[in-house]
Amino acid sequence: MYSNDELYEYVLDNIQKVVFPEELIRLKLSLSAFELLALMMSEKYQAVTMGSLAQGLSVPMSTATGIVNRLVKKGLLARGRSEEDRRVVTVSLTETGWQMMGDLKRLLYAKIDRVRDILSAEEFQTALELLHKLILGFQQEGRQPQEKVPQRRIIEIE
Amino acid sequence: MYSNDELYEYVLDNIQKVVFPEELIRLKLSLSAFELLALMMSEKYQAVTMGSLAQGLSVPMSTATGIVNRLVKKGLLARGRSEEDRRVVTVSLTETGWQMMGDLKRLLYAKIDRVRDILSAEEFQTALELLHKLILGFQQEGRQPQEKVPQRRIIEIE
DNA sequence: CCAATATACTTCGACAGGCGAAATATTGGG
DNA sequence: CCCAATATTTCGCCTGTCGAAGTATATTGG
Repeated sequence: MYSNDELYEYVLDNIQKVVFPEELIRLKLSLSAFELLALMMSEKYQAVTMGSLAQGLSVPMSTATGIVNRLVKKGLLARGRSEEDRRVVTVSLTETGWQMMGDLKRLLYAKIDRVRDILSAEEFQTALELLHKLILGFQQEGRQPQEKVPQRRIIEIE
Repeated sequence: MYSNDELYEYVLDNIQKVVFPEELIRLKLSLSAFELLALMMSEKYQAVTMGSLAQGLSVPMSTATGIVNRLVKKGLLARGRSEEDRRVVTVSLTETGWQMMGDLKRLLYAKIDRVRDILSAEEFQTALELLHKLILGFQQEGRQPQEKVPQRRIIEIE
């Protein structure tokens, strides 16, 4: 049985070993976390509107515009107009965008396979079940105070 | 047994539920991730030199200076000079700094207690063991290519 | 013992990214 | 047709990061 203090120390000492590798993946592709998420959403939903993209990333539209601009400049995303409503802009992966997502997924899956190597099949299964239980638990908790909270809290400084 | 594709989908769909709350903690205290880590290091090692702080955060010294400047302005850290070597600057928590770290830890520990509530004692124990096994496994892996890599890779863009 | 070099840190200037407010374009209702 | 509503971009400000040059102190070789 471990105390919270011990857990805190443990995580503090080891967090870099877990988090830093992801950082490296991002840097190798020279993509920010937001850009990565935008690509992932674009892959999942084919044609995403700027609005849902902004909502998915929990950023204001002006920020989403910047993110997409950079990805367009990098040749990974393409803008298009909706036929039904010509105000809405949709973004979708370009050919190179699809390739990059393929590369990225290969990297991620290699990572997952590393986990499969380290843990036994039963341990892997157990880890997933615990993770799932945690996600469900936290999801439950988040329901209550979600009523009228806008997409992001504003905190004033000084 | 889940495929990597299924796992990818699952994480993509649920990542916000896990990551976002931490974001909120940071925003409530109006501290950046780096600032938070700097405070944590200062608490753990009492008097930290700018050099080791920069190394610990994996940022160049000029960035570390900025981080510490902000924390000093916020009244959480204080600068001092080493007696043995008057070039080195040490930072340490102020009284309010200690208080803030206390508050922060209370928040984190409440989070951990939430986890303890969601999982049974045995499940909690199992989760820790699996986490530990993973960290050890990845640590092993990281040994080989670490030889001459400087603290940060430089990637050129375009 | 002291000039040259090394070390620890800060300052400066450039640049990227995030965001609110204003601007632009399109829709839909009266 | 006109006007409010909606979707998005543009603009300007601000924060944060970082390399290079600058400052202060330590160390070392002659």
